[in-house]
Amino acid sequence: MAERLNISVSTVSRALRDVHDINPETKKRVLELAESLDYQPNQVALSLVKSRTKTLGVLVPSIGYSFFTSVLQGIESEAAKAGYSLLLCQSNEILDKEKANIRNLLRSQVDGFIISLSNNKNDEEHLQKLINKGIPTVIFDRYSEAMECNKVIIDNRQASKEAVGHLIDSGCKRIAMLAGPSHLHISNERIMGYKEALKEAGLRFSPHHITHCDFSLKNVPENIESFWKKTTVKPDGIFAVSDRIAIAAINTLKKLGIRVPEDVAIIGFNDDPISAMFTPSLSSVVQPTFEIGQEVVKLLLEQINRPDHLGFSYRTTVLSTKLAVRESSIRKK
Amino acid sequence: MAERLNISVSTVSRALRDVHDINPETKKRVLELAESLDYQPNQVALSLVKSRTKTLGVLVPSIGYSFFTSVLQGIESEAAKAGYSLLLCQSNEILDKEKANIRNLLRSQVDGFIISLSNNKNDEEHLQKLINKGIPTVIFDRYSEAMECNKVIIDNRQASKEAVGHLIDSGCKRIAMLAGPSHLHISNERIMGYKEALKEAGLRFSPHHITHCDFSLKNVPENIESFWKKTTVKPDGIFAVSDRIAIAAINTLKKLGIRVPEDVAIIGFNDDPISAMFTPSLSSVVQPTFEIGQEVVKLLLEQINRPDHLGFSYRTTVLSTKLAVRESSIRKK
DNA sequence: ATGAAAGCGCTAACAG
DNA sequence: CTGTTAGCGCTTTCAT
Repeated sequence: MAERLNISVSTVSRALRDVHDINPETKKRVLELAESLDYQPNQVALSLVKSRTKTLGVLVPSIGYSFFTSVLQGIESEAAKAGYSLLLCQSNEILDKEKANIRNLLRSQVDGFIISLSNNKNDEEHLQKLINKGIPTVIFDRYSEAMECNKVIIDNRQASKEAVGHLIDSGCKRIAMLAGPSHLHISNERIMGYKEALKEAGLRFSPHHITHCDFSLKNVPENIESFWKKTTVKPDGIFAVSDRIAIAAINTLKKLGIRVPEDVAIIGFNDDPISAMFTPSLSSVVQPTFEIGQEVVKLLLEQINRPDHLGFSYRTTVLSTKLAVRESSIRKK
Repeated sequence: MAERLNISVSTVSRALRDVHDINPETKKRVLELAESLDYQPNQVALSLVKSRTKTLGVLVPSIGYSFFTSVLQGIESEAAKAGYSLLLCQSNEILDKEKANIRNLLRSQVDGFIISLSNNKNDEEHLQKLINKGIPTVIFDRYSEAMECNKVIIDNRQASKEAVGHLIDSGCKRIAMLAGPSHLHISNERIMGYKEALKEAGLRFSPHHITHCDFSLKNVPENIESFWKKTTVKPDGIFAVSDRIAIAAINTLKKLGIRVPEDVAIIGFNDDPISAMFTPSLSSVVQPTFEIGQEVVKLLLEQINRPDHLGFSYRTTVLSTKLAVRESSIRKK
């Protein structure tokens, strides 16, 4: 340490932080020495003293999904603004990894958690425990109804309804849905929106027209192919719960000799960067990803900055989506 | 702390870590209490004591580029295996952000740095300073020749040569290059490979056939359009330094009424997920992204684990690339 | 087998 | 304006 200028540590500390009363002369000397030594205060010691690390833990299923990458950019941007660092983890959709990651982040004393659930069975005990500890946490995208905590989400039901409504407007009468994993709440919400849209248009809902797909695309082409072959009443419209799934569907249908959008109109979800460039360009539900990330951090910091995180009532921010209408959903009449 | 079982902290510490001689009886009691309290050791205090944080700092230009996302997955996977956490930063190609991020990571006492350079002017003083401090660092992808440190890279020259060679095999005689920012070393290497390939095939190199593009795609469509219009000898082949640039090129050319690959064959770089799905599907140089990430971490940990990081000689790992030949580069004879 | 004490690098009272 | 002291939560000698 830099008290080779025969002054005490506290004086140095004060000089560095430009606090309290301090002799401009000594301050200058300290600053100069610090400069010449390229001194950087030890954040670890600081964290220990203040018991806050200025670090946020981020846990997502996979940074490989463009949706999460994009949200992550919003998170990064907003966190950096506030001087927070990001400890990043992936669960790879594996529950044990999710738990282990949370444990690690807990040990690292992160000031807050940002989490999107892995698509595993409805095991949220570890999360609820985390929240009950009083540690500021925001869940986004993949959430659970039951969990009492801050959330930043979109109106999945409404978004789906609009997407399906658009297919209906486009002339579709038999709309199938490539839904997400059935134990994920957002999957069910999207299914509800789908059903509502059908109902309002006076179209019949058939359970045979729903099949569940994994976001990771595991077995998805096979699923779609067997789904298509099994269906007696062939759909003329498909609503897919992600663009990646929608594209897998288009490619599979192409193989089967089905044309998009002539035979089947398709709309996806997430507005993946691929979608606008794909042929046919893929219509999609656009989520405000960057903004989601920003909102998540804002909400989290709000809770963190409450003294003792007390008097903070959980909030749910619902952001709005819009439709990107492209070729895949427009049927030539 | 859990010495409400009237034993000393040191005993608890020993029990938790299962070390030294310890009474199995007391150990059991401690472990039970820890369990019931859901106790997690404070990593911050631990870091302070051991002066190592088990954390790696990762600094990339943008997690939005699929290349970096993909490398990041390799990094994450390998780091997690070794029990390391990741502190993630983006420079957004801005030098000041890069410097600020490094300063923050330094303060956070990360055990090692993983860096890919922002595409700014050749200002590497801050990096060299970092390395000279003796802090384990690995640079990947965007590196600089001058810098003495660990590197994980590909043979850009060779990869480009193969890509251009492939265009030549495909019948191209007048090959243009959409190069990267001129102050980036990898850009120049790729240009060298391009020139070599031309030379070996006995084709003339014309400086008018090179134009520099920004990886961020800023102004890229405009650049390409004016480049195309200005060129008197129209190219029949294009080698682009990234797939995103290649796709921007295809779209721009399409607008101008040029067909790919009939009029111009195109090959890109990075094998972006989009490329295989694009129409025409885009040929590309495939980098082993995940493996790059893994190698980076392995190399970094090797240095970290040397006592005092001494006796460690910098190493450069060169990974091999391959060509993904698709529609965009195959000209119907 | 366990306890006591020192110390990691820093800040925050409390004296002077 | 500056120095002294204690303490953040833990590990690590050194005693006992």
